Amino acid sequence: MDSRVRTKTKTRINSSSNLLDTMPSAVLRAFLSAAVPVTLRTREVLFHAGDAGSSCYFLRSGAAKAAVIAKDGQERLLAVLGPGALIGELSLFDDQPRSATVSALRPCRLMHMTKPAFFKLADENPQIYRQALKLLTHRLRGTNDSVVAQGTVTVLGRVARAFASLAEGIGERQPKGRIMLSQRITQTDIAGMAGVARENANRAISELLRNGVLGRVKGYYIIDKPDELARMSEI
Amino acid sequence: MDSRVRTKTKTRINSSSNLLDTMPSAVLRAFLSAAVPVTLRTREVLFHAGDAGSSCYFLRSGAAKAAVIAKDGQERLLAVLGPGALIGELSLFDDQPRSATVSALRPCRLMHMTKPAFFKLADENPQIYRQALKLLTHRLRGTNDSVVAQGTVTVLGRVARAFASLAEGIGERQPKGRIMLSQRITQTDIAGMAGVARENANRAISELLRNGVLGRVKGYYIIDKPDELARMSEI
DNA sequence: TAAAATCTGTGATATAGATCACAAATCCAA
DNA sequence: TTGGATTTGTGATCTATATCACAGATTTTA
Repeated sequence: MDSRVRTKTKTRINSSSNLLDTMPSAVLRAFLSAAVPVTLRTREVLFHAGDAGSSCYFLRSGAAKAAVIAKDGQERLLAVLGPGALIGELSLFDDQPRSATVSALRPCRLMHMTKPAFFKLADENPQIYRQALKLLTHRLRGTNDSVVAQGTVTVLGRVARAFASLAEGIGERQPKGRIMLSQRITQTDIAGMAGVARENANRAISELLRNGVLGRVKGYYIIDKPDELARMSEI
Repeated sequence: MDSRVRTKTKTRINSSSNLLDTMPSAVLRAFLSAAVPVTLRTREVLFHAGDAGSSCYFLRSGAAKAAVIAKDGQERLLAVLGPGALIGELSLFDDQPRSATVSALRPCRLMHMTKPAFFKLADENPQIYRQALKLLTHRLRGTNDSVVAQGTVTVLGRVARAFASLAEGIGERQPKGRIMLSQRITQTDIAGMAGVARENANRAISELLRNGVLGRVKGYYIIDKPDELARMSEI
């Protein structure tokens, strides 16, 4: 395997939410050679909700967040994205404006790909279409669940869901089945993912720490009981 | 044009949420000849959430709803589907169990297509892949909006959103820009779409009727001021 | 067409979670 | 390393919406 196009899979959690992991390496190579590198500094914005634009990005390293600001000024986080994430693909497929603002939580390295390049490649490798459909399907199941959870699940459950989602985006497997979140995340961001007030996110996190589902070392959260977290996240 | 494969577009609202409307008629014909007809009686269930199954359906006539039952017994409606809707496609793309229960609101005629048939056709007509991506993208934008709305928009706004969504699924254009919902919908269903208590959905609907955004003739709702409804639905 | 079932409408009350108001702890930049 | 900025933690309200409890209207069915 060519190490220049190899993506780390050792610690990755988010297999089915990833476009490239399952690609044959020839396709992968073609893919990356049709894209150009981009970097972002911490807090730098890749694009804003409402921007025109029909290209997409792959996150190769770092971490980013996708958020929308509601009319009342509240920031709602749709996802925290880690290495391997496909970003901005919605506008690629329907030519509508960006639906969310994407910005870097850490310095990021991305690959930028234009719409024509993407579709040329996909027409040559229908595998890419199938994998893209799978990826959107995975997202759609997730957002469908979120919609239901938002109306039926309590604050504690929604905060648990936020951690489960963070594990998918930036989780790294640790010994004994534990999952470490590889980026520092503020409780304000967690509140933004769970759709709850920051103060109440704090109280829920305290409870998760108290009953050992969650741990924290030096500002990094660790999911100590992923199964218990999943159980709490059920809708 | 062959009338057997023509789909009505005169009154249709949901153009971009439709897989077949933009297809060349040859593709359309191939599509329908690879599928077999199915019918449903009112209240009959097409499949339940959790069922295995990797085929999909097209709704040719009638109306259906996609819903999930939360742990607390609440029914949350994800969509009300009208003619032209693609149903069950998520399991087609990722082989996971059905994520929602789909049942008929009215007698329905559907076309059933197996997974191999779909992918054979799509490999021969990449156009199908692109349209499917567009359709999932459209859904994803919608559910993303719902997630944000659920946390930031008031009951009145969410009920307005429910009507906007109904207009997409089963709306028919009327003279003077009005949109009629072509099926009888109970307030319990609207509450299920908006994620609010039925009693509060009732109060919100009363207000929409009072200020003329909505009208009702013989149990059928009519959106008299679609622009005003859209404005109220903003997030 | 009468009875049963299902919907609609509306007040009164309860409550989960938002908002407010801080203090303490951490982080980070000069 | 120190001082400002940010983040965390926690009580005390406040409020939007759920829940409860019905009565009347409408629709379905027998």
